[in-house]
Amino acid sequence: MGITQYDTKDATSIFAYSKGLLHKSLAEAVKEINPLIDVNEIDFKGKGGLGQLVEKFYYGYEPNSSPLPDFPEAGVELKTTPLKKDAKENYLIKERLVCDMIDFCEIVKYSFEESPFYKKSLLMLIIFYLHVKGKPLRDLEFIYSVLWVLKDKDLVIIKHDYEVIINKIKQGKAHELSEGDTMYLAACRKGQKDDSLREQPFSSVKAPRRAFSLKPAYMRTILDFVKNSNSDMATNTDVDIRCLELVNKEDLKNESFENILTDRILKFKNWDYKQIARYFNMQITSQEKSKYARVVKRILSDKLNNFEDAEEIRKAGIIVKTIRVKSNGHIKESMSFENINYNEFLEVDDWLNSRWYEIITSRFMFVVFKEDETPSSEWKDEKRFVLDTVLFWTMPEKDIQTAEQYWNNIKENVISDTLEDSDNTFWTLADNKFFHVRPKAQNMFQKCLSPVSGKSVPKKAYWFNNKYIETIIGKSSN
DNA sequence: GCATGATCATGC
DNA sequence: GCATGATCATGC
Repeated sequence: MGITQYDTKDATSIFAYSKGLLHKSLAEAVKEINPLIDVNEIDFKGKGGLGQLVEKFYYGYEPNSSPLPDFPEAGVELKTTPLKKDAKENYLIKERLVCDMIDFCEIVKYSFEESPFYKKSLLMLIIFYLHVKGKPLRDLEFIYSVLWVLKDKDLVIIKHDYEVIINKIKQGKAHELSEGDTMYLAACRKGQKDDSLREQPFSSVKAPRRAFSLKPAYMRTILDFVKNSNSDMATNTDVDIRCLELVNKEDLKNESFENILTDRILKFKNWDYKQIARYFNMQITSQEKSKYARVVKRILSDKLNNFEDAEEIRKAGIIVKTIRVKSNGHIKESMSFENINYNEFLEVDDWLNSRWYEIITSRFMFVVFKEDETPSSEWKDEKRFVLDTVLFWTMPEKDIQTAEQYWNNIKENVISDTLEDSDNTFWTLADNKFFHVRPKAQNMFQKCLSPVSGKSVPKKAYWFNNKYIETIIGKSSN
């Protein structure tokens, strides 16, 4: 049995009351409070999410859409958010956390601290539940709850993100907003593409509807926190996961995260990888394929063995890639990303919740090395590239439409079970459409399983075409 | 020359 | 044992 009452003025009490939901469905939890209730009543005739059902039937108040938090006296906003399970039964974040709709014309009038987003989202009671396709909301199981405060350094970064978004609207570019513009807080798309166009204040171009959201990567760190803490009292007011940071809070108040990292990299401008490795006493051989990535990650942090563990990289989901440009200006190799998880295509309900969408709307940090043909005895036959530029990038909205077609093509092949080399209609490099699908494994004997037939099929990955990367680099140097 | 399939060294 | 961040090695 959970606690049967709570104090609407006290965040801790509201949080403690949420524990009565865990490992039960809403129907079960409500039945405990009120055995007489007909659980079929726990439903909405029209639209409305699980969060509103919890508010109405478990906490016992009528949901509102006011700019104040759900529990105004305690300053607590109640959020429910879905999890999914992987093949090993681990809980994973299913989607970003949508916090507050953006009204382009109104939002430009508010500073960060005055904004409805800030007032609502500073202190959130986040309740995680397991999503099951087709199951009624009232029957879904609650897994974890956490009282999450946006504080300290996260708040510095989120405030900067907010200002990036507002400034883009002020420049009349609301229609060009992208989740990849920012680090933790993102302007995510909301609603269907065609019927959701909205006015913006400084341009006559109508823009797709967007909402402030916390990125899936950021949510993943909240989930990790909850999993690793005492589940009876998970709140981040006292503990934090800030042991492995790239940049400290004080520096971020004076300079943006991206500028700080760029400065760090450009100290090594015109250095080759051997020089950088020697400077840091790293053992790197020329046959190691990830040697450029390793020296770059070493420059960014001298404390971390595993760069991907860095706090800001995890929370923002930043993708760091190195690029080598030949002396003729061309890029020889295409760029690979992770292996395609074919199972996802049968489960995902919305392309906006797909892994590929998350990848392409990530913030990218490209570190470019250019070929230097100055003769050198140390290099002999090995081509020498020197560190040249740093570029933060995200995919422009017009290319995202192509990325969606690419994703749909992969989906069609998964559903029709044409994943063998001889059968598939995957995009190839020769199609010249920005992206292609290509093998990626330790060797050809490493296979994965078709989710449709269970057959062994080759492991493939998402790839950017080398020519597409040339257009990215080309635009930045103009 | 370059598209495509195949693979490498590392680290956890 | 496998993901990662890539490049290598064919063959047309």
